Amino acid sequence: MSYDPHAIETRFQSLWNEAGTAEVTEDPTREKFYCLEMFMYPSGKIHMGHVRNYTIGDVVARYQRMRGKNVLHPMGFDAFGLPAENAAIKGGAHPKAWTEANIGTMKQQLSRMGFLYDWSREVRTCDPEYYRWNQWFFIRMFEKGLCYRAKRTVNWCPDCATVLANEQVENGTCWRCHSLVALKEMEQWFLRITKYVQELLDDLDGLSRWPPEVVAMQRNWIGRSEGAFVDFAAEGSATPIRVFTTRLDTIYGATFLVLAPEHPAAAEVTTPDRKAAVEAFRAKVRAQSTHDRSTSKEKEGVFTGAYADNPFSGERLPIYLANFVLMDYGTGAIMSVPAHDQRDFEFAKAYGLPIRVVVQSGGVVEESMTEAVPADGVMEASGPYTGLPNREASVLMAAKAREEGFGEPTVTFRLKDWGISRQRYWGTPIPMIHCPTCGVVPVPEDQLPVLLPEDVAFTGKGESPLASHQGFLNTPCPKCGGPGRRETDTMDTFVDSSWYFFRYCSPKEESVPFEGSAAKYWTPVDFYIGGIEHATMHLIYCRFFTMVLRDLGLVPFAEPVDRLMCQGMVIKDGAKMSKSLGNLVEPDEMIERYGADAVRINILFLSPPWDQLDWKESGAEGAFRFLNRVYALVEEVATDLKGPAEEPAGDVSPLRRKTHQTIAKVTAELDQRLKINTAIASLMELTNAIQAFLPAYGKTPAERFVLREAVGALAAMLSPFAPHAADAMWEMLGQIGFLVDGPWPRFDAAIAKEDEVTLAVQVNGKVRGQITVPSDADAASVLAAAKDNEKVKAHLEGKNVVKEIVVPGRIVTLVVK
RNA sequence: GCCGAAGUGGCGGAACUGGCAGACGCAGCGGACUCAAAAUCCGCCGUGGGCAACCACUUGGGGGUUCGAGUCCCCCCUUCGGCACCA
Repeated sequence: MSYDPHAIETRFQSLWNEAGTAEVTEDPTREKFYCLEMFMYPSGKIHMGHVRNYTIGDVVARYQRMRGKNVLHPMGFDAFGLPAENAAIKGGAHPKAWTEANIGTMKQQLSRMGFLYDWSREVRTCDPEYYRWNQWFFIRMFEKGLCYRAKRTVNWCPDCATVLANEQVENGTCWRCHSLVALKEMEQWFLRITKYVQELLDDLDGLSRWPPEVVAMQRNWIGRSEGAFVDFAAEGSATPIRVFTTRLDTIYGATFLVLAPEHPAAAEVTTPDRKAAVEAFRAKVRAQSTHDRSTSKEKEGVFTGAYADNPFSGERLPIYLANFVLMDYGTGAIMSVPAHDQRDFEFAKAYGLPIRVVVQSGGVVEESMTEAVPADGVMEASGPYTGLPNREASVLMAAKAREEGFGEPTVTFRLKDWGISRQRYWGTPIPMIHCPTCGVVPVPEDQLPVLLPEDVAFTGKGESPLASHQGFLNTPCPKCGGPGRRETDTMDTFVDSSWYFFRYCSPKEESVPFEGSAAKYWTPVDFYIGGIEHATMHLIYCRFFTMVLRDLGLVPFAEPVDRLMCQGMVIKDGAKMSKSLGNLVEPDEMIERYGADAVRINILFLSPPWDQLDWKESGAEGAFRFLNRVYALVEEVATDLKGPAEEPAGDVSPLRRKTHQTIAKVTAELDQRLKINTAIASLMELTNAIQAFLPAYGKTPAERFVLREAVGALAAMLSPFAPHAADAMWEMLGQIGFLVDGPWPRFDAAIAKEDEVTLAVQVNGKVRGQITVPSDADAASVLAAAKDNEKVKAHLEGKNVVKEIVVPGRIVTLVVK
């Protein structure tokens, strides 16, 4: 019988299923391992990116399990979201039916890959028993002031007809449909992630097992900036105008103030004669899309006619509005120091405003400046601070501002509160009731979940379908009993995914979001794998949520994930796989052609898990050939291996050494680095070594022992990567049970150790000869052997050896003159 | 512009903390088996020179540290990713 992947795979998949192999329960006597992959959006069918992500996870889960750990390896579906609703608008099925059908297809595809998931723990976020806890968290957060309603300028996607979080705007376009995002004033629900911003930042230092680029992206996204607030008394304004600056030292060089066009004080300070011009400018900016505003770097502004006083110098500074000042960063107002800030410089040049150097970094003269000079230097033209190094002056000036009460040192962040209102149907209803007398009132806990009604019409126009559903809309106020109106917005689906990994611990729990002792046993997640595209979205939100859960007393830690890996993208012919490019590779077709095991091996072997992977069909053929070769080999020797065997004494044979070396190598790789491609390469080497051994195999009990050990270890180590083929081989070898139940083969360092090593001998940095010495030879005898080598001798002729270096097991270097 | 990752044969990639660059595979070439093909097996396979043993060169480019650099340091180039008028 030759290797028939389909027969083997379907047979073992059903055997694993029948045996309930994947199902696990808490067992305090065993060490746990929580292996998690980002759950799936049920878009229709799986793609190669999923296959890669989940194959890596499956390798880790199976390996840890073979090592004897109690491994939680669940899968679920991020089942709420826009595509389901868009499908309904296009005249398709109801979002619920569409979603369920897709889940059915995708689950089957996952099973065909041989992924060992505990499906008894499956979580679907569109299930009322799941999203009721979103609502429960929402209310808890509302009670703790972590959730609030505010009118804000928000990002509005006209195509999706909904609001987007800052994180969901890419280059001024919608992250899903890429239409231009507009700004709109709306009442929105916000989660106060900014309350945790410092902790989110500080904890990054402890995430040593996260990819550094993800940590860097989060740090960048959080955008901590130290500086100071300074208040400028302004004509026409009762309250002073507060600016944020990181360069307080340059305040004597401020020659004007600039407010964001939307700044609330703008209208107030504007003098009557400037009103028309100011209004025209504000209208113009308002009409611009976010995209236009952020891409046009042209500095434009308008004078308000008003002036403010520099609290340090007493100087009167004109107040402008300008497009380059953003309302949602700092205070929405700045002091402009054209000599030391490039944007201010450009604006000053365009509007003929003065430029004054106050930090001298060497030869800077106003008249000849072509750009701003942000460098450090010595203070000049800065009153009492003149002559000081600017950094020192900055500290003194901040202290002075605080003393005098017109400012203070401060820290600002780029991260904003998380707007979670979505004007869509297919999501978690926000559990709030608007009452004309009591205001906004949470739905009482015993009335959760607020169910999403199913009988709605999908027009795709204007408001969410919920807004016109009378049965949903009208409800009595829980406080006064009077007529109330339900909130019709639903939650951002990133709320769903912020805590799903806790739910897996006790998915059927009905009284709390997750059961305490189960969560205590399984969490935090030991190993998490997913795409890097979630670096500043999901991976920040889930950290934030975990901090909230901690403060609610639900978990004892703040960081949900110990080790994170982001798998690289799967591309084809150098380009991202996409339908429009016509370079999609369908996992099902590949399984059909080569079997799931070969697909798994190919995707694992082609590059390290975190690198980009260019899908090569020839690679799948190679993987198939490899499995075929191993299978045929096991088949060939299986009967003989049942004969008498006896552990050899004395010298270790090369095959035996190779076997133990390979176990050591693969074990180390799976325990630590996870450079899975090299682990597979060493299994290929072991296969080659076994094949090389066979022609001289004399069938003595000692030789049989060595061969059996080699073949058994090979089958076992193949199991995480190609589980079906490995189990089939295990069976041929007369073994009972599944490899995933372990044990993982053990190695003996003494056997793995080479007793002789070949060293290169360098003379003046060039390899001149090779010597073979016992691996435990001392430096003196190694040197003697090196100098005795004929080829080396020729290069030592008539020269003096001035330096001798022996690197044990590596190299000998002689330096001669 | 700022931050991050990376540049190694025809290709994917390997090389642990500085120690024989190119493991393993793909493609290619030659051979065996076959009437033939596929599959399979064996051999060759960085570049240049030489019949040869061997010699020289080679990890994006240039400098440096070192007995020794793909690996460490400085400068530059290229590609990819993130952020981007962030005050």
